[in-house]
Amino acid sequence: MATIGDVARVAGVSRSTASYALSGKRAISVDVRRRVEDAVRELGYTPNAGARALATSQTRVIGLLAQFLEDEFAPAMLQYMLGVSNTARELGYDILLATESDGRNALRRMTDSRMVDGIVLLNVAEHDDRLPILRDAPQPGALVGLPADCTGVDVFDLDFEEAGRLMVDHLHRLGHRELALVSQPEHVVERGGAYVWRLQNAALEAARARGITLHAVFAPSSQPDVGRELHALLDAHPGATGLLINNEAAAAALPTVLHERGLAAPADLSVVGRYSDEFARTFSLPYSSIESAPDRLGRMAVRELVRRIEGQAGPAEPHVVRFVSPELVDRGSTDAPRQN
Amino acid sequence: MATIGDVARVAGVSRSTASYALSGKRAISVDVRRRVEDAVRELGYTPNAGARALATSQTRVIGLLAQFLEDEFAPAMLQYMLGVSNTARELGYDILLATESDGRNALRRMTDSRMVDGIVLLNVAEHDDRLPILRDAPQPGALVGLPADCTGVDVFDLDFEEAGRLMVDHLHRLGHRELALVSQPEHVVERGGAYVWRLQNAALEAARARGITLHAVFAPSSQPDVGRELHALLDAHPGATGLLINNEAAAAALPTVLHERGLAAPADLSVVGRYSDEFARTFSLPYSSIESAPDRLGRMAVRELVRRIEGQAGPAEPHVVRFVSPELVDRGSTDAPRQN
DNA sequence: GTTCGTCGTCGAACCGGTTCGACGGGCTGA
DNA sequence: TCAGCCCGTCGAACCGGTTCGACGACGAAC
Repeated sequence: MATIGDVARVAGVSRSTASYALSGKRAISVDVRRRVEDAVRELGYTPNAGARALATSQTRVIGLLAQFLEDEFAPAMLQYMLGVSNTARELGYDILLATESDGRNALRRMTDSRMVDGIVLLNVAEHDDRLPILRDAPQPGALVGLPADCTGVDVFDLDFEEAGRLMVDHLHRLGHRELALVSQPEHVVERGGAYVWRLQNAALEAARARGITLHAVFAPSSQPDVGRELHALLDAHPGATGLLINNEAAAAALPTVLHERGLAAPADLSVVGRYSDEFARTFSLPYSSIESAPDRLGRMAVRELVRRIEGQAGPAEPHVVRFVSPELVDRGSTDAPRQN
Repeated sequence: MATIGDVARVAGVSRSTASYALSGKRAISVDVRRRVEDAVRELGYTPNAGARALATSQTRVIGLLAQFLEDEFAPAMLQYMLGVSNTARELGYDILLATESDGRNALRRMTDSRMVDGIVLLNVAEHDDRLPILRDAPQPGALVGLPADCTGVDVFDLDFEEAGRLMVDHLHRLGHRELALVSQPEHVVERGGAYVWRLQNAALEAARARGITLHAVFAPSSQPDVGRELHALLDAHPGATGLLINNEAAAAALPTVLHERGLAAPADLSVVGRYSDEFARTFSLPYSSIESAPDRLGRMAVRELVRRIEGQAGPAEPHVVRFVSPELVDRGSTDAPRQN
C-alpha cells in the first residue's frame, strides 16, 4: 500500500511538501502540485485513516448508539438510523454503529479510545444511564429523544406534548366526546421512555380542558399480544368513537383487529396514529397520523453535531434543545362520530 | 487524556515495559505488572485506537455494507445487519456502517484508508459491482448472498433452490395441483437478485417433475401496489389452491388481501412464505414459512471473516461457499386443498 | 545595490502506540 | 568458579500521517 512517502518520492519532493500539496494548507507551485497529484493517481494513494487520526486527532467518524431492546419495535428504529447515517455521509463522516444492549460500554469504548469525533444517541430515556458518560467524554454528543437533564448535549425530539394536544383537538373538533389512547407498554415508560408520558399527559389535559373523556391504556409492543389488548380496549369502552395510537406495534396490528370486529375507519371509528410516513407505507396503514419524522430528527442531530465537531459552533456556544412540531398527515381515517 | 507514557511514568517504568505488561507478550514481574495496572486504573487509561491501528495495522473494526434500495423492504434488511453487528461485538469487533447507495465508493473508502480489518457485504447481486473492488482489497470479505463468481471471498446464503423445491413438495404432498408463486419485483431480478431466479426455477422444475401447475409472477415490493397485484393474481388463477410467497412485502400485504376477498388460510387457500421468524412476528404473519435465517447468516459470515482476519484460517485456506438448508416453520396455514 | 518580504520547499518533531535488539543480574550446571 | 541461559527491563525505531520553524531564491521597494 502506498504511503505519502512513496508519493513524495515519485513526485520528487519531500513528504511535507506532498502533504501540503494535497491539503492546500500552504502555497505550492503549480508544477509540484501537478506532479504530486500525478503520483497519487499513479500509486492509487489513499491516506491511512489511523495515521491521520493520530496526527490530527480527528477521525471523521461519528458513533451511533442504537439499542434494540426486547420490547421495542425495530422497524421504527431503523429509520432514525438511516437518517443519521445518510446525513453523516453527506457531510463526509462515516458511522461506527453499536447495537449492543449495553450502551454504556459501547459509548465508553468509542469515546475513550477516540474512535469517533462525536456521538449520536438514539432512543434516549428520561434518566439515560449513557448520559453521564457522554457528558464526561471529550467528544460532543447529540441526542434524539428528550432526557430530564439536557446539559452538555444537543437535543432533538418531536414535540410530544403538542402531538397529544393535536390528536385530541382534531377529534374534538370533529365532534368526538369519548376517546381512547393506546400508549407504548408500561415498562417502556418505567425504563424512562418519557415521550409516552409527555404525549399522554398533554392529551389528558387537553381532553379535560375540552370536557371530553379520554381512556388511556398501555399496550404491548409485540405481536400478537397487542392485538388482544386492542380487542380488550374496544370491548371495555364501547362508547369510544375515536382511537389515538402512540404505539407502532398497535398501529401495525389495528387493521386486522378492526377487520375482525367488522369495523371500518372512519365510518365506525376515527383513528389517529403517531408514526412516520415511511412506517405507514411499510405497514400499509391507512390511518391519519402525526408524522414522527425520524429521518428529519436524525438529520438535525447530525447537522448540529458536525457543526460542533468542526468548531463552527463557537467554543462555548450554548447547547440546543429543539422540538419538531407535529404535523397531522390526513389519510382520511377520521370523521364526525357516527350518530346512534 | 492519558497515554501509555503517562501510565509508564506513574508506574515508574519505561513505555515499552508498560506496553508489555498490558499485552502480556513478554514476561513481566508481578510487582511491575501490578504497578502498571494500578496506574491504568488511576489514570483511566484507554489505548488510542488510531495509534494502535497505525502500529499494528489492525483496527478491530469490520465494515458492513448495507444498501437500502428504493425497491427493497427495509425491515427485512435490518435483521441481517443486527446479526452481523451483534456477532461482531461478541468477537471483539466494532462495525463501520455504510448505507449509501453507492456501495463501491463506500467500500473503496473503507478498505483503501484501512479503516477496517474486513468487510461484510449484504444483499449481494449476481454480478455485484462491489465484488471486483473487494477482491482487490487487502482485507478479507464475507458475503451474504450468492454471486456468480465466488473467488476470493467467503459466501453464505440460504439454499434458495432447495427452498423452492421444499415449498412445492410440501403443497404437492398435501394434494395441491395448481400453485402460484409470488416473487420479488422484476427489476430486483434485473439488478442481479439471483436468489429470485434460483427459487423460482427450482420451484418450476419441481412442479414439472411432479406434473403440477405453477404460475410464477413478479410483484412490487412496495405497499400498496403489491396488494393490488395479489388481487390480480388471485383473479387470474381462480383454480390455484396454494400460494408461495418469495417477497416480503407481498407477505406483509397478504392478510389484508385475503380478508378483502373473504378467504381464509388454510381453509380456502394454503400459503407458504419465505421470510424470517422475526419478520413473521413483526408483521403478525400467520403463514407457514421457510426460515430465511438472516441472523444466522450474518453470524456465519462474521465468524468466518474473523477467523480469516485473525489468521486462524491458514494463509491460503480455500474460500468457503456455504448454504443454509431451508426449514419449514409450520404455522398451520397449509392443508389439503378444498374439494369442490 | 541593499534590504525586506513573500513564496515554495525541506527537515525535524510529534501524535501514541508496538516491537526488536540489547543488556544487566541472578541462577544453573559443569 | 565461570560459562551460559533465562528473566525482566529499557532505549530506539517504526507505523504514516501533519505541522512548525527555518531557509534559499526571487522580486519589489527604496
